[in-house]
Amino acid sequence: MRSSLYFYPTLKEIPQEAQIASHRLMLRSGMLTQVTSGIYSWLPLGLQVLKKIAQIVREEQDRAGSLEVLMPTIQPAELWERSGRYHDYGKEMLRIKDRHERDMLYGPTAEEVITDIFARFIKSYRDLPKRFYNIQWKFRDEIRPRFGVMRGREFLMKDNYSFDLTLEKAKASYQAMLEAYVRTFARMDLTAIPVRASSGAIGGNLSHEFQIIAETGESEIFYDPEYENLDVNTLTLERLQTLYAASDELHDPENCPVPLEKLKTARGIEVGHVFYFGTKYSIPLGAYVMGPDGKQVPVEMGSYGIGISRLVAAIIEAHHDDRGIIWPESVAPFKVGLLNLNIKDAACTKTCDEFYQKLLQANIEVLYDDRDIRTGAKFADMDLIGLPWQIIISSRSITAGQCEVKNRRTGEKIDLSLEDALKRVC
RNA sequence: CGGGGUGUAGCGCAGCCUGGUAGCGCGUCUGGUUUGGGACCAGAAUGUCGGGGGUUCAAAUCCUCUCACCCCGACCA
Repeated sequence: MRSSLYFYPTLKEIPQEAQIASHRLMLRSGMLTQVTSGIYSWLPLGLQVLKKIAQIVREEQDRAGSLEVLMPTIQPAELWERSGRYHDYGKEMLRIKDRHERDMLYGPTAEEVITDIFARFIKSYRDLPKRFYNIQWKFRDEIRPRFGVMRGREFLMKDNYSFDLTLEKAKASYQAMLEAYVRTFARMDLTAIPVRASSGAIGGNLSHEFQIIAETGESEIFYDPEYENLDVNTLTLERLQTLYAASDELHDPENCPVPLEKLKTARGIEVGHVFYFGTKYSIPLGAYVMGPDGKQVPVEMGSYGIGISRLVAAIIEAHHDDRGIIWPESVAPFKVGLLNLNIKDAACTKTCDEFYQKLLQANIEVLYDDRDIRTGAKFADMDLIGLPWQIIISSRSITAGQCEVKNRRTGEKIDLSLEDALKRVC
């Protein structure tokens, strides 16, 4: 993509409304713009990242034996009356009426919809287990939206729902999701700590929150350093339950099994939540199957969320410096930024154009800054939007047949031939 | 929802106390000089001063109602 054709309205000055690094950087890099409190438009650069994150989540959900569906944003109140949550949910639920004065709502989650689907089609234990997920916009009318997409009202969430015949089998589903989550966050260069959680309003008795470590995290967590070396291949639910991790409200220094000198403390951002909640929805919504003994049994359920739009902000919180964002390669909007420093020099521009084509042919996602602006602005913009690699070509460098390759994370700059530069970023 | 604050050019702000019809920096446009880390000079365009009502000869400024946004708290992917 050529910068001259792209759209990323960067800001030199810090927008007044942004309090935390990720919010400031998302606005300054032109990733998104606020429409109204807690609701944002995603601009091309931000959308690119959002899609990359969603794709990683999708791949790991698929790997864990889940099936993608797409459920609606607007749901009928009637379904929620059946589960009892239409009454319980409170003002966080955005309630609306259609033209027939029928009560509708903008879904904050989808247990009711998926359980209803299950109940209508699946009748036998032989069809279990089933795990369905969907990546869809949700709406929770937060009392006070803040920190950009970190706590928006509208947000993109992956939610997965598991259906099993027994508690034991439900635990296997739960474990499969734990593993999927560990893989998912590792692919985004995040350290994620599954903290045992009280299951809150959704109900149930087995629940972990995935907190990712970032200095600017909203809550303090205490954890066993073993968590930093979690190996997905040996991770089991039992092992997880022997490791200590707690949020500050639940941390009890008196009864902490980890000795004080070993215990680690950090700030965490919650990006995922896994719950087992048994038959809370299957009974009221009629999700029963015929068991092997010929009796109807309500299915055992769990649900598993990942805040995808929040992850965009969380990754920035974990990966930035005073110049801007530092994207992990797996979620970067482009892998390489190509800087033409002498746009008016025909030879330099020719070299850049040709090298740009080579990068495209090599299937490398590249943002080619071919704009007629000052070099300082090009460097500043490129550092701000945080692409992992910068390839800098100037009149000076082409006379030596070289370019400069800069690693955004380390700041390391090396002069290489164009061929070597291409290899370097492949 | 309780408490606090802010709405003035695309962005960041001054002007308000003490009323006289709007200004600064950045950005944008034009010309010139510059050209490896957000340049310089000269010129230009851009405002229902959040909205309604009121006081006054006169309102960005005073009074009043209202809307939006931000911050602190309780709530949450």
